[in-house]
Amino acid sequence: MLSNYSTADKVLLALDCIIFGFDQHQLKILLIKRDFEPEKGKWSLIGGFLKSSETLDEAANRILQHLSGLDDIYLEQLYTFSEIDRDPAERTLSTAYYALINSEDHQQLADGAYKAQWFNVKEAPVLIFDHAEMVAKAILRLRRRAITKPLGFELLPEKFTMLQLQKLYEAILDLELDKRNFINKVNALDILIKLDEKDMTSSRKGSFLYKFDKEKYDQKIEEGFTFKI
Amino acid sequence: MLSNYSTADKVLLALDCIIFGFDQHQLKILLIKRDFEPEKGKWSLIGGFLKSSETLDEAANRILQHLSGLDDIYLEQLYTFSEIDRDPAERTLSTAYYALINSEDHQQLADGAYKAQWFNVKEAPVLIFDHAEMVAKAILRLRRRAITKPLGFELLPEKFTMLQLQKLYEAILDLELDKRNFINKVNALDILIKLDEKDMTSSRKGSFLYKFDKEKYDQKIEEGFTFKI
DNA sequence: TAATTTAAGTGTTTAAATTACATTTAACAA
DNA sequence: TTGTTAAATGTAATTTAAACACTTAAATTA
Repeated sequence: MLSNYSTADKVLLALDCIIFGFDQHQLKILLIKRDFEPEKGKWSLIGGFLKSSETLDEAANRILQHLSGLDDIYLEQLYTFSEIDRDPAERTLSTAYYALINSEDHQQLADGAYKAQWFNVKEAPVLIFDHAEMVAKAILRLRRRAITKPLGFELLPEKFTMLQLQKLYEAILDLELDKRNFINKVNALDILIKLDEKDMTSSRKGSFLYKFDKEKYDQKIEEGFTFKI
Repeated sequence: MLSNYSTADKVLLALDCIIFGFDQHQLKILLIKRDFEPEKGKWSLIGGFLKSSETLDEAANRILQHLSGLDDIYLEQLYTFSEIDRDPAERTLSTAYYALINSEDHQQLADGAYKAQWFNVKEAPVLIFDHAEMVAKAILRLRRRAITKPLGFELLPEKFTMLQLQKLYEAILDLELDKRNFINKVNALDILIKLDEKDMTSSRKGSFLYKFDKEKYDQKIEEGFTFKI
């Protein structure tokens, strides 16, 4: 290691967010039309530059907050992209984060500071720079995480039906699941609260609503429980 | 996103490497005594600053190359650390990489450009800055990766015995494995070449040496094979 | 050269987890 | 009251993982 801090190069560090949402059947990402050069008018992830007074986590939260007014969003650092010419305007690195947005907050986001639009992950438009690579990596990461952490719940409203939960996992994992096996598995985890309420919009019989029991989950984790779906 | 590149802050970006090795029974990491301020004389990961003319992968390779003369080392980006005061000298971010070093190259490394020393991961000394956190994260990542990618082989000499392979996995996963079950599992993967040669140093009978069959592995991956140990 | 020593090499049985699969029930509508 | 629709439910079969102990090869020594 060279000992000299003062001779080391400084670089521009951007931060881009892959914002996931879920809308009944499909996993979505939120994109904006870039409103400045280069690549003005093209679809892009939501992003910004890191300030030297903040951490990356803080920058990610700031950017999401500015976009949406939303606090307390699930965020996870993904990877730092550093190809020399990834941004044609100037040498810029970018640390990608992914965020999981509760369906109830979708509208708030699309109406926020940017003309943002939700796209099915499978039907996303061409993106600027290396943003497509970021999205691909985020999907893989989400897929892996969702199996061993109850991340999914971040993407659902507070109250949800079993079928919604199943459809969500099917969308994340991009496969079909057997209804009975799925319910048996979820029930075996014993981290849901079954409410007395029913969602009557989908059928005559109505389907029971559930809530994620965070306290119970956290306690189980303490006791060495390993979530696995 | 603010449209103005020119008003954005630039930052110092360091790169630190968690270098893993394996020595018969224990998973090791390579550390150096830092030879400049701050924290001069304390144990540290091997690192350096990113140059604006190179990618992070290139910087990681350069730093390892300078340290060891070794090329073609397994490297993977881990995480970018950005706590404000992580380096007391100056606001510095650091992207951590981890590397897997073949036992045959161990000596070359310790004799290289630095007074480097191998430590059992369980008996590592106090490290500067947030390096302990980096190491902890690297171990978790390695553990997860080793289960679904044949990374382990990067840590072994070209020819190895089944027992060495088992001990390696035991060291990475930090648990004991059953000899017969392990061998059955590895044989079922069908990605090793059994040589006619024996290692006679460990017993009278001698134990057969094996090589990892990269071609076969790559071909199986193409065909949708999923490695799982 | 026969007997001893030492680690290597080898299969089977049991338990657990996963997968496949079809009928009944609740609520409303006709 | 009957029909319709999606919700709710359990078991058997298969696959995978875990537990477990004796035989063999080669060098050493008596």
